[in-house]
Amino acid sequence: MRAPSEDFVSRVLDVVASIPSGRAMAYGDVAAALGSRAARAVGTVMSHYGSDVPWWRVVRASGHPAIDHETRALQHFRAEGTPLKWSRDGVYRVDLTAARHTP
DNA sequence: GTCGTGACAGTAG
DNA sequence: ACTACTGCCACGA
Repeated sequence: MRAPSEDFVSRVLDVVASIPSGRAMAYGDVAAALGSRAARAVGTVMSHYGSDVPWWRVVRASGHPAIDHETRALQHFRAEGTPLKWSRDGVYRVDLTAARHTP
């Protein structure tokens, strides 16, 4: 059993780092994996510490990537073969129906 | 100990 | 499809 004394940050990074290539998780799913509903806290932590984890594999419940990082995430999704759903306006979103990773 | 902020989620119009 | 409002939790000042 992992010492529950671990910082919230360490746990978030651990979950994100455990997402396999070609898969994705919603912020709420990551929080749920930690036993919390702090989806917002996960995003806040990611913005400061996510630089060392595959943050692009963490998307919103709607399938949209992290705000202001859509183009950056797209490069990785295309390279990893992550299931994407495209709209007619060139707007894309991750197909969580197929890419959702559950621990 | 209180307030404000945030890479969110869900519901309603 | 969109915006608006509310609810949740963690962190810094």
